Amino acid sequence: MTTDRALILQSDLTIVLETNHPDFEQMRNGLLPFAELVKSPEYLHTYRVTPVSVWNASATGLSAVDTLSFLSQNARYGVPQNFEAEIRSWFERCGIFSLHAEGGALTASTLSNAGELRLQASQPQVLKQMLHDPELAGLLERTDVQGGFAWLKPGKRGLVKERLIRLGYPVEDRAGYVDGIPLQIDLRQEMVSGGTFSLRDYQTQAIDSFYRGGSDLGGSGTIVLPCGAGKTVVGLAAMAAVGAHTLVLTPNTVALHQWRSELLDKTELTADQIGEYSGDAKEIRPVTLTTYQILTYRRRKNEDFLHFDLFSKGDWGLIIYDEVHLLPAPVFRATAEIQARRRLGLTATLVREDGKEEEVFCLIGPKRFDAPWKDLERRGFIAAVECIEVRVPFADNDRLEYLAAGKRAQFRLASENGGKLDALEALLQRHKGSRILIIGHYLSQLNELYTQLGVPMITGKTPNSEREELYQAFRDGRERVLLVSKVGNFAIDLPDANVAIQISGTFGSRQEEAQRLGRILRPKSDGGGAFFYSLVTEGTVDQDYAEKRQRFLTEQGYCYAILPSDSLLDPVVEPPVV
DNA sequence: GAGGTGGTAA
DNA sequence: ATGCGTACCACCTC
Repeated sequence: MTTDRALILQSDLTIVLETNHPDFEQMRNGLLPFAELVKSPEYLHTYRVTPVSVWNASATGLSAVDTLSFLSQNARYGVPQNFEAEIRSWFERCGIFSLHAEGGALTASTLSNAGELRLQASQPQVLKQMLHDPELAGLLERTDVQGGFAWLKPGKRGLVKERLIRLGYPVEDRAGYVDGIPLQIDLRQEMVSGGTFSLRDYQTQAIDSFYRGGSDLGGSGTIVLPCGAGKTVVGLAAMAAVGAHTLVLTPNTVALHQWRSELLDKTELTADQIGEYSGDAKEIRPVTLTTYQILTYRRRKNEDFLHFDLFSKGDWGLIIYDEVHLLPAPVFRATAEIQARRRLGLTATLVREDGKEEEVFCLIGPKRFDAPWKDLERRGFIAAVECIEVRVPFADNDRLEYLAAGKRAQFRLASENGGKLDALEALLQRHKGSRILIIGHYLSQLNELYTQLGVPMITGKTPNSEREELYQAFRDGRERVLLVSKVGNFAIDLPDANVAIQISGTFGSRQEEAQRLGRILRPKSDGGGAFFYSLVTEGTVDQDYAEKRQRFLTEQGYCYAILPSDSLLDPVVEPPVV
C-alpha cells in the first residue's frame, strides 16, 4: 500500500502538512527554503508562499522549476493552477528590477552624489506602474520611463529596495559594494585554545551562498543557524572571504568580548588589530567590535546619534550584524542605513512578536542559509535537549490573591509563585553535579532566590568585569549553579552548561524561549544531552503564555514533556544520567 | 541617577 | 481587523 503524498496545496497559496506523515521531516526541510510556517498546531502545519519567501528562495539559488517540481512530486491533490502561476510570476519578478552603479565601480565618494545609482526594469511597463506609488517616486531623482530606468536620490538605496519589495518586486542589487581597506584575515588550523579547527560543511555552504565568490550577486544577506552551531565562526569565515576592514555590531559588551576571543583563537589576527568601541573604550582598528546601543546613543530623543560616525570613520569592507533579529527595532534599524558596504546578518531566532522579522531581509539582504535545528542535532553539531514543563500548583492563599487580581498582576503573581522555589530545589538536587543555569525575568524573584539558594547571580546591575569573572568561574567548574536575569538571553556562551531552568519569562516571547534553550545547545565534551526545564504555575495565565513561548521551538521539532512538580519530590524517580 | 532603548501586551 | 501611542520591566551609556 502506498501512503498518500504529504502536501496539500490550496489556492490561497498555503500548504498543509500532516505532522505524523512518514515524510514529515523531509517535507519540512523541502518547504523551508521557499515557504514560511504560519501555523503549527499539533497535527497540521500550515505554510505559505509569499513574494518575500520566494525572494529568499531565489537568493539561495532555487528556481521556479525546482520549487514546482518539488511541489508537484509531493502534492496529494496536485498543484492548483493559480498556485503555479503565482509562484512562476514571483520568481520572474525577482529578476525584473536591478540596481546598478552608474559608470562602473562604486567608490566611497559615489555615495553622496545624486543619480549615481540606476534602477533598471527589464519590463519598462512595470516601472511605469510602480511610479504611481508616491513613496517610491519620492525616492527617485529622475526617470526614463520608456527605457525602464530611474536614478536614485542620494542615500536612498535601502529605502528604494524596501519599498519595492513591499510593492511585491524584490530588487536584485548589483550596484556592488565599496571594497574597503584590504586586510588579510586567515583562519587558523590550530586554535590557540588547542585542537584543530576547520569549517563544517554547513558553515562553508552558508558562506559560499553569502559571498558568491565576491561577485555582485552576493555580499549582503542573512544567515540563520541555531544557537551553538557556530554563528561566530561563520562571521569569521565571512571576514576571511571578504578580506577587508570589518565592523561587528553586537547586542552587548559581553558578546563583544566573546567575538574578540574567538577572533584571537581562530584567526591569525593579533590583539592590536582588534578594537573595542563600547562604553568602556573607543578604539577604532582594522576589525572593530561595537554594540547597537552605543551606535544609537543620543542624549535626547530626536537628537543626533553621538557615535554614528563610526560608520564613516573606518573604510569598512564588511559590516556584521550579530543577533540581527534585533535590527527591525525602531531605533536600531538606523544602523542598517549603510547600504554600500557588504553586510552579513546572523541570528538563530528570526521571530518577533511584532511580526517585523521579514524586514531584516530588506534592511540587510535576503536569507542565504537556514538550517533546521533538529538536523544539526541529529548530526551531533548541537546537543540533544530534553524539554520539560514543570507544573507547580499555587498555595491556597496565593490562589485566592491571584483570582482577585487584574490580568497583568495575575501574570506577575503566577510568574513569581513561591511554590517554584521547592520545585527548583528538587531540580537542583536531581541534577546535582551538573552545570545549571537558572533564568528568570523579575529581579525581585531572582533576589529572593539569591538569598534562599546562596548561588551567584548576574543581572543588569552586575558590572561587566564581574559578569565575565562569574562566567569564567562557571566555565572552569568552580561555580556549578548560576542565577541570571534577562542579561542571559543573548549571546553568552557557556560551553558546558547542560541544564537550564526557566523560572519566569517575558509574556509570550518565542524569541526569548529559544535563546534560553540555546544557552545549553553547544555540544557537550562528553557528548551527553541537556535538559531544559520551564517552571509554570498550574492552571494560570503563566501556563497559557508558556505554551505560546514554546511555539518557535515546537515548530523546530522540540517536544515538551509535562511533569507535575510533586513528582519531582518522589524518591522513586530515577535521576537522569548527565 | 538620568534618560534613553528593547520587547511585549492590551 | 488593524494600527498606534502607552505601560511595564529590564538594560545600556554617560
